[in-house]
Amino acid sequence: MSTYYATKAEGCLLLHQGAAALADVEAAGIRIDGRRLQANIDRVSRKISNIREQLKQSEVWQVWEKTYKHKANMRSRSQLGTVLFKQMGIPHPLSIGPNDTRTKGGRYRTDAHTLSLVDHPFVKRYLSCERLEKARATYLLGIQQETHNGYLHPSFNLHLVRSYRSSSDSPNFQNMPRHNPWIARLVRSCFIARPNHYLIESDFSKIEVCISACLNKDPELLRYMRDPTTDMHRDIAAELFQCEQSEVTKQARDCAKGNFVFAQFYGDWYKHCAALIWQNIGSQKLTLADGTPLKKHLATKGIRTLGSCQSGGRPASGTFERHVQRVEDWFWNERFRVYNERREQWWMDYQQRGYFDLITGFRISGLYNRNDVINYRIQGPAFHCLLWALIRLNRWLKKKRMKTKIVGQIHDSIVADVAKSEREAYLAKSNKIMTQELPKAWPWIIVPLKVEAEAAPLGGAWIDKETIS
DNA sequence: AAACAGTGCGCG
DNA sequence: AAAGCGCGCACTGTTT
Repeated sequence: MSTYYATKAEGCLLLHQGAAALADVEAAGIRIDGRRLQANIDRVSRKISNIREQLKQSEVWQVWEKTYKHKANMRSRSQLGTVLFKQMGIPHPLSIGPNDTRTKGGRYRTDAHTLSLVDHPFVKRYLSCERLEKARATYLLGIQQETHNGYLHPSFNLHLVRSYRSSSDSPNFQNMPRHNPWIARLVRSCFIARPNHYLIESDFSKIEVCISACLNKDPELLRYMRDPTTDMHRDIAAELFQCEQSEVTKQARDCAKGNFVFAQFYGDWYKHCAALIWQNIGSQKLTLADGTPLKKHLATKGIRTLGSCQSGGRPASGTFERHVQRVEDWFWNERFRVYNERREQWWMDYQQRGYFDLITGFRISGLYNRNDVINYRIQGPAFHCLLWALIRLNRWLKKKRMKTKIVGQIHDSIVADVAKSEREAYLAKSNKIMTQELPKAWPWIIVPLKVEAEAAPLGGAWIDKETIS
């Protein structure tokens, strides 16, 4: 029986030094363009009113008001579901197949993914309006509320997350819009550098996969992480779509990456993956490199339908579901066999002991399911790499009495407000700490680490950052 | 009025 | 046997 400990000395030290460094980050704050922020709030507010007016012309709104009278509220998803799928009798898009058309509370499911499958002009407009509402309320107004004297000081916490990652609040700096270009610009154009400074974001590339490979020591995963000419996602896409690697388009690769590789790594299973990918092939009209539609191509391989994807049911032959089941089997029992053995071992060990340890010096005890046990062991240490680097970088900036300040952190990236004259020194030092000093300090890191740095123009906004070659 | 549960959505 | 991990925040609708 080993001695009980909550956290090893290394873990303790990391959190103490991390908290101190993040306190500096919070105190520094990130500069906000207040006029731009107000202009964007006005702009998006006008846009929302316009769309609302249009929505109120629709027959859907007539039914809505008739149903709910003075309580009719366009922001209510629960009302929307009842109006569309009950009052108007529009078939719920998930009613085909085994999917849950209702949430656990018994309401109609009305999230964006579900509604995007409803072919009705009102619904399309409604969704675009809700996206704007989200941008306005959570982000623009949230930022405005927390901005003081032109600076925003988000909190960064090390004591709230079960996997020993960090979180951020007031406002949450770690979920500012990025994927939707229009919304991203609306919000990120308000974050600006100090005068004569650059906003620079340094990102650990593929850090979770790298850490995963270091911990499970799967030879194939290690090979992918060590050889930059290989591409795991492309290879898996070729299996999923039954084609040559050279026929995989970027879109098809990204589909495999998001809906299969990462999903599988996080503990998803083939029935769900098959449904996600099949829907993606259709909605994105995925093709082979020569333009052949993927569904047409798969048909030549004898795969013409998705299959029922019923949990408990055996997939029928000739279905995509059956095919993905085979790929899943190949993925875990051939390609990443060692990884698979290791995660089973992690799960068994936890069940016997009632706790599991992170390699960075933390013991996690309590009730966890299989996926938690596997994922936390990777998620936590991946963030600790970033935290370790942030501590060193901050220390260096202070010791050298530099004007540059770290102003934020997003799990695997550091955002800094870099003085013009310190740009080159900052880039060199951050790169050195992240890719050289860290693996030296933590010898269990046995794959090369890579940083991707992006910089915004001098005095410019976060949204305009561009990759530094 | 405040607290709570439920739902949905933004990010890694 | 179960069936994707981690957060924070806004809003609706109900309960206290």
